[in-house]
Amino acid sequence: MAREGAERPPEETLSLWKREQARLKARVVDWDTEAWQRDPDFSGLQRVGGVDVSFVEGDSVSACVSLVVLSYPELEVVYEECRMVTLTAPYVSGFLAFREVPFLVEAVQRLQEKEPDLMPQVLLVDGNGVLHHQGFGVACHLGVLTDLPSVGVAKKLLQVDGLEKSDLHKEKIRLLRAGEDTFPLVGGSGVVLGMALKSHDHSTNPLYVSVGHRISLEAAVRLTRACCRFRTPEPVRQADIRSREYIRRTLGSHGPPALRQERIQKAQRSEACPRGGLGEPEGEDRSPQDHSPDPGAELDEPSEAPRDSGNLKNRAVMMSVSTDQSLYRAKNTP
DNA sequence: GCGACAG
DNA sequence: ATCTTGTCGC
Repeated sequence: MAREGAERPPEETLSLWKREQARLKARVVDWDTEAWQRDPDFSGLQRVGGVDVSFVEGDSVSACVSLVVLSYPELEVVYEECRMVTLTAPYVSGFLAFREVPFLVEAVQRLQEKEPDLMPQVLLVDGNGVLHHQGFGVACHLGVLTDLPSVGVAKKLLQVDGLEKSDLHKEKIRLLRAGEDTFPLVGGSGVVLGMALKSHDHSTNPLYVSVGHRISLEAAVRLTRACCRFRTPEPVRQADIRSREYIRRTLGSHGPPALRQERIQKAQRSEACPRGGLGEPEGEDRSPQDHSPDPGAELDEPSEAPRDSGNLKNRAVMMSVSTDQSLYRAKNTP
C-alpha cells in the first residue's frame, strides 16, 4: 500500500513551522565549542556521524533512515543503523526538517541507548544549516535538538537571501581549481552564509557547506574537506549507500513489480564492473562505478566555554528537548 | 504561463 | 528525494 505523496500543508501549518524555526534558531551556536575544532589536524576528533534518508520508489512516505558513525581520521564505519519509518510530513522547500528530523533524533537516541561510547562528536547532515530561508535548515535543527555539533552539506544551492545561480556564481564555480577550492556565499545582508567547496578534483558541482550548530564555518569546511574521499563526505555518503542498500534488501522481493525487472538488470550491470574509477561523472556521485573498494541543557545562554560533545552528560539535554509531535505532522486538507 | 525547487 | 543512459578514466 504505497500511500500517495502528501500534499502541501495549509498556510496555517507552515506558519507554525516558521515560528518553531524562529524559536529554535535562537539556540544555534555558530562558533567552535570543541577543542578539536580549533586544532589544525582535528586531533581529539575520533568519531564523525552521518545521517541520511532514502525513499522507497513510488512511495513518498516510506523511507529508510540511517545513522552511521565513522572513525576519524580513518573514516571507517564503526556504527550503523538503518530503520524503516513512515514519514508524516511532506517535503516542502525550507521545511525539510519537519519531514526528517524527528526520525533522525530518534536514531541518535537509540545510539545513545545502545552504544553511548560511539556517540559522534559532530554530525554531517545532508542539507543546509544556516544557509536557509529562516537561517535554520535541517542541519541546525538536528544539531539543536541533539545538542551535537553539526554541519550542513547540500549538493544544490538553495537560492535564498540574494544567493542565486547567476552567471557570476557559475563563473566562480568554473574558477575552482584544485579539489579543495572554495568561495564564500555572501547573502544580501553581507553575511557569509556558507561556502561553496569543490570537494573532489573531478567533480564539477561544488558542495554547499554551512554551519549547523556548535561549529564555525571555517571548521565546518575544513572538516567536510577532510571527510571527502569522493564528492560527498564519507559519513553522509555511507549513510546514503547503506540506507539504499537496506531498502533493496528489505523490498527487493516485493516493491513495485513494474520496476523490479530493471532493478535486477541494474544490479547485474553493477557487478560486471567491480572496480570503479575515481571520477564521479558530472557532478553526481551516484554512478554504478562509484562504489568504494569495500561494499560496502539549556542552551538559552550559550557560553564561550568549550564543552565536550562526547560528554554523555550533555545527552540528557537532548532528552529534555521536546519534539512536539503535532508540529512534525502535516495537517493536510480534510 | 513562468520560475523555483535543500531532500 | 528517484529515475535514466551513456561516457570517461584507471
